[in-house]
Amino acid sequence: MARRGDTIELAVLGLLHEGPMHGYELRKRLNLMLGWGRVLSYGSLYPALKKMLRANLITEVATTTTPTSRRPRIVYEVTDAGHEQFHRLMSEVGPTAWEDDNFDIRFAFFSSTDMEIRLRVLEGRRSRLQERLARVQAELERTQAEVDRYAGELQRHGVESVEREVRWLSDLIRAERGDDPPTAPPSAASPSITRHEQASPSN
Amino acid sequence: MARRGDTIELAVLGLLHEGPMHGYELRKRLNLMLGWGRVLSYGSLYPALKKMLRANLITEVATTTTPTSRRPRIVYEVTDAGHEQFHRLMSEVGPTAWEDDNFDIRFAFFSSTDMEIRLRVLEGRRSRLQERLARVQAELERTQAEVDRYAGELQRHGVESVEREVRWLSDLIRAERGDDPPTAPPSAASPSITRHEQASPSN
DNA sequence: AATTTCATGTAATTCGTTACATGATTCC
DNA sequence: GGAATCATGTAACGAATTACATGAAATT
Repeated sequence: MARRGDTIELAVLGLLHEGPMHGYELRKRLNLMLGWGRVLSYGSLYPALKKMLRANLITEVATTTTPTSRRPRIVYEVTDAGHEQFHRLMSEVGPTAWEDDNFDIRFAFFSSTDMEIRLRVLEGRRSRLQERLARVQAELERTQAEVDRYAGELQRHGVESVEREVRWLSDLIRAERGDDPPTAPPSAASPSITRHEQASPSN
Repeated sequence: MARRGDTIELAVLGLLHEGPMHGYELRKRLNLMLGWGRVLSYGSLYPALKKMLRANLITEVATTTTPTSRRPRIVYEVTDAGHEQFHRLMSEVGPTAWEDDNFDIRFAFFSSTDMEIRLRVLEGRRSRLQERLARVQAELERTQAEVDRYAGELQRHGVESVEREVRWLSDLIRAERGDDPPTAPPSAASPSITRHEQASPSN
């Protein structure tokens, strides 16, 4: 089962899925990709790579060759076992916390999976968000007038944000079920997958 | 300076600001308050309380008596030094990461501070979000057409969410400077009443 | 000439969780 | 009588950060 810390592993496997890469570049790509969260440090990345080597998920690709005798970079490649592990981590339904924490990473690598998995991940997240929403709203109702002004405003904003994300997910799910060819329409940049104007409740 | 782990400390001090409380209740309140993130475990809370006791930020309030000789609960109260520390943590401008991680907690305790601090915290967060926004958008422009379909959609949604939060913060800042209630647009629950006096034991 | 970026790594530390241990009390 | 909740704690472990250490190549 996926442990809390398989996050880096998933990210590395996902990136190497695109092609061989060395540590430094992996870090750069990762920090751009997850521009929002924290940056990944070398102290996390390199040990993780070593661990993955030992676990035979990745292999070193000989990289002596450099134009002007540059410092030898260690280029990694994903193994068959690594591919397997990648797909396992992408599709696994395990402890909620892990799936929530890694939703963004999974989403970012959606192109490397098939629709079945994508739908499962999207729907899984949506239902967890809805569940949380229900809990919080029940709580809000219970403690109605008693809440502090600012705490209440925070709660309100949180609910709204989650509701927005639920709508976003619903749009994505609809798009995924509708037209979906993996060979996407060539315009990848500006046009978003869908637009949402008003709340279509839940489903 | 505030360290990463002063999060629990801030939360505990903030709650005890409302009145004395024991560990179990602190945990419950905290888990409701931060309904979104992870739940706080006893393994974090109790050691933290001990540490704060040693640091003289809180004191035990004798709690011998209970109706039917219940297990003695250890009720804590914030000291003068604790009050000081609370205000320091609420207003501190330090490493960005800490302030971002603890924005919600700070916000939730806004009623216990004054407007000057509130404005500083709100504006600080807004400017950090705007900075991040600028960086990401510059990055989006640089790698224009090259992005993956899903990675791009994720980026887009992220940008939109942050823009929404910036607007939210701007509304709050305006309300704070003017004198309107933070809930300017008629959207959610009833006008909240700012009352938090009673230290109701959950017994 | 100096600084930034490239490139890889290790050691110490911090923060927090899970699992374990214990026992009283209230609700059904 | 049994389950859930109240109530406090400890030990082992996990994941990731910071700081340290090193050095070459490219840029200004």
